[in-house]
Amino acid sequence: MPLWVYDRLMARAATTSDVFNAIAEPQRREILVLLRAGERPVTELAQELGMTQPGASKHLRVLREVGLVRDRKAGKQRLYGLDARGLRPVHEWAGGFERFWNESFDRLDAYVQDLKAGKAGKE
Amino acid sequence: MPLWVYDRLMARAATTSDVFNAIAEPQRREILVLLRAGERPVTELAQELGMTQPGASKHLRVLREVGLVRDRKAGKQRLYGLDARGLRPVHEWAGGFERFWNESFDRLDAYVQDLKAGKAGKE
DNA sequence: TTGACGCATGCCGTTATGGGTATATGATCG
DNA sequence: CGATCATATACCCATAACGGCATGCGTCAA
Repeated sequence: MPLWVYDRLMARAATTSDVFNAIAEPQRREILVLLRAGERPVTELAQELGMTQPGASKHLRVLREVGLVRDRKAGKQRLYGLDARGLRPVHEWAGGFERFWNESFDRLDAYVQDLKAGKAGKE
Repeated sequence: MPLWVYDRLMARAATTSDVFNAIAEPQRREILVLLRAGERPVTELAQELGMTQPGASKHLRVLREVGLVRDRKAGKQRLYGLDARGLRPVHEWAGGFERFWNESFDRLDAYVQDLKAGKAGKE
């Protein structure tokens, strides 16, 4: 749909195009958490999250389009289930920074040395 | 700044208020990756990412406001360095789904059983 | 078939976002 | 001080994002 045929202006990449963008929304993250407990129909999710049914549907659509959830028709309702495989890249990407938040750098740069020397490791 | 005192309309939480939102932007993720190699001045980052200096500055601002980078004055320039601690929650959040993408559920719901039975584990 | 239910979509309104260009601010140097 | 480099900001523009409401559509029950 968004063909990125802009002249010079562009806003943001569509949230439906990237898992990182999809999970940028707190409520969508909430949905994913809820779905860890199992499938759920839309209305139930909407209730649990305190949002309207259309609201839930829209978020679910985004999650579906990036592949984080799957839907299955179950009679009158539609059950949404988790497909967390798409979260693995996120986990790995963030994991790539692990040594940095542990502050055990194998390569200290001036910035860090500054911290240790000046502030005695504090903060 | 955003006090969320809307009447009935609201868009999305400001990107500067949430790490998940801050890293939703591909170029900002790129910046973080680059900074793993050490501090860098703005212009250098801009070059490496193929964006304008103001562009880089804006992204750095966002990253700074969510605490993912620190800046340090170095004479004429301003060196930006990584502070990856804020990425830990992201890593942990995504990690909370690990057993799901491994598909070794301790609690199979109808959805999953459906998959295994119907599609013989395929897909 | 007619309702009622469950969900998706469409439309509207407001804000956030991201990029560009021009410009203000800061610091350094001659 | 004046010129210059390094950044940050201020606008402006176009568009994506979110929420609310109304509505369309498929399904199931009476």
